[in-house]
Amino acid sequence: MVNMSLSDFELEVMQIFWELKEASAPEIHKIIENKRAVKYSTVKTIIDRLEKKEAVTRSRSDGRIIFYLPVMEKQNVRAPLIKEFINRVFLGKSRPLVAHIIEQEELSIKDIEYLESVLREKKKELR
Amino acid sequence: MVNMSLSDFELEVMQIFWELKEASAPEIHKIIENKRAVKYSTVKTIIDRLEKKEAVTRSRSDGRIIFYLPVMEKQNVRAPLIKEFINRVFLGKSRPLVAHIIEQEELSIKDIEYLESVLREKKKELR
DNA sequence: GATGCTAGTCTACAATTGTAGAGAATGCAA
DNA sequence: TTGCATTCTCTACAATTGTAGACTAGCATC
Repeated sequence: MVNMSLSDFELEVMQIFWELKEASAPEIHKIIENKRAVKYSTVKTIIDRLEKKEAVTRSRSDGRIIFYLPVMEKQNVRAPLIKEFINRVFLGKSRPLVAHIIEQEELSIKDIEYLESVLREKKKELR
Repeated sequence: MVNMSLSDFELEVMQIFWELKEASAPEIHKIIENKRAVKYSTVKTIIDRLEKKEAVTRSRSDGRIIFYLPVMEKQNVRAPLIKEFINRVFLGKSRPLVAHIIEQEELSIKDIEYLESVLREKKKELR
């Protein structure tokens, strides 16, 4: 069950788990409700599915409240998503994606200088 | 119907249309079949859905064969997909995505030098 | 102890998506 | 011209996903 893909909503909830480390369904619900209307049971269903997929696990209880911990790691989830995205949207070519982001997305001078240094490192590595 | 999202398969077919400009269902089917087993009717269903979404339009017929042209443009489809992806997977921050790609994905020296120049341009623009 | 709120469990359901079959129609080979 | 293969049209269906209700069960408070 480790190599399971996550839906949009499941990923959204995982992002919160990665941030908080340990969390309960009511906590997650309150956080998401700040952004948009969603019922508790909807959020709990998503957490149940994450549990079935072994993306999170129950860590402890406090009264009735169940706490969960993320099991799937951010990097292990992100990496294949990036790969798929590049394949799907850019036919496997990462260069035009990177170029698009640099040109179109919000980047500060600091971001740019950081990315320049990443490129320099990569170039070094390639020889 | 212009602001319609495309499924994975629909996007895969659009990529072929963007490449070929004009194409028929049998042509598209043959191309995809080279990669994996898929029935003609499956491909035709996807093209029908693209037509309903006004992503492609009928351009002409040759006997029974209908030819289509892409209507949605590559850039107009890609841009929101990138935005969504960054939001969904990187909480809206593009810098870690770009860094990941540079570090983990295949890039040639030429790619790197090109991206360095894109960064230089962006930097100029920012002052 | 009774009561009400809160959290958990279970079930459901419609939209989207990938998949394809049945049957109709049409053009080409023999 | 007649049948065969190809293409089109229409319908269907299961899996996934977002969504949530119904019901149950603890806990805190009176």
